[in-house]
Amino acid sequence: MKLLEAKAEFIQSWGTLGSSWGINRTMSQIHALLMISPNALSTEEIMKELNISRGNANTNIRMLMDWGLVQKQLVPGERREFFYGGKDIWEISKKIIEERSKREIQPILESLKNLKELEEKTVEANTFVKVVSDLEDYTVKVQNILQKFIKSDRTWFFKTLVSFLGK
Amino acid sequence: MKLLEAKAEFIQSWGTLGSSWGINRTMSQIHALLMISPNALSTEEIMKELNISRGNANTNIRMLMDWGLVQKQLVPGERREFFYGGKDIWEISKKIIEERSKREIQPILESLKNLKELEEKTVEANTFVKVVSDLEDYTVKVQNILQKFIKSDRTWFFKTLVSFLGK
DNA sequence: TTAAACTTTCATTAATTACTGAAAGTTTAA
DNA sequence: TTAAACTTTCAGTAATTAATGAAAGTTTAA
Repeated sequence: MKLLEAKAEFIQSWGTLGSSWGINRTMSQIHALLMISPNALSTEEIMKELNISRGNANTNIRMLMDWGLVQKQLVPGERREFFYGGKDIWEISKKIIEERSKREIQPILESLKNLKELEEKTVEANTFVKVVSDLEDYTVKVQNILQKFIKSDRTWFFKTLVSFLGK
Repeated sequence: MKLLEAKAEFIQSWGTLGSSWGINRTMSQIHALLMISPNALSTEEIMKELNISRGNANTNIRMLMDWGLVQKQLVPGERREFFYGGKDIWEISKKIIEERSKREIQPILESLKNLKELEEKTVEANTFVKVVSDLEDYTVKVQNILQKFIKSDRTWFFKTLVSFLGK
């Protein structure tokens, strides 16, 4: 297989995966491109490689930087900026989980908190409060686990967790 | 707070959460509605409650049944079908994880498998193969963990895992 | 300074995804 | 049978989300 094909296919798959998880396709594709590129790329190069407009490239590069998945590299004597992305998939997942849990779990907990003080005492109200409380408990537990994950170390995590789950 | 408000807010939040994770809003909302409803509901009732069309209701109810998150209930002497959803959040997450990993992890592994046999031996090719291989290893590990999770039992999982991670 | 090299913004347009509702299909009971 | 009660489909439309590209903004070096 030729590198060029393989790269294209990889970028394509990564983009699809991203968009089925609520991350826009271009953002995932730029990320994929930077992961597999041995050196940092300029906006121009990214645009050319993925066939996208300047605006699109710029917006999504900035988003990736927001998420901490991509960094600027300033090359001495070069006017334009270069971008590179980490290649360590463990670090990448930790970042993604960190960002998403920050952006999505906290607000949900916030919104669940208030839903339990109901005036009614009907069966329907009870069912409702039960579901909401369970969900809240569960969410807190998941959040704790994710926090631990974010702070954990790769080798330890896999070695220990896998053997642990194997029991 | 009034039950009616609380219900609306819950359905709304659940819908938003779903759509930020690539699950369509109506599907999540129907699911939310059924979770908090003490009895099974007919299509008609779902339509009225969420203000959606017959077609939309029908399609999304079927999707939820596909995912195993909602079941039909046949009431003797009743012509129409009633639907209800499990209220156990642990079971719900297991189902969701099961469906999504089946639909999304397998295809990714499939696609990664072939990308590593490159003709080129350049630096760029090496970087590429390294990233793809790491990603493949990682994905397999994650898949294994998820499989275990799907098969595990709630009490065991939380009690043991949480205390384990606490170390 | 200023003009070239670059980055960012944003109104417009395009692409994608979800929803509607009427019509076709199916089931049941009389 | 058949007709009423219900479910499913699907072409058309609406809503949402993403992408374009020209214009405005910024930085740098001469």
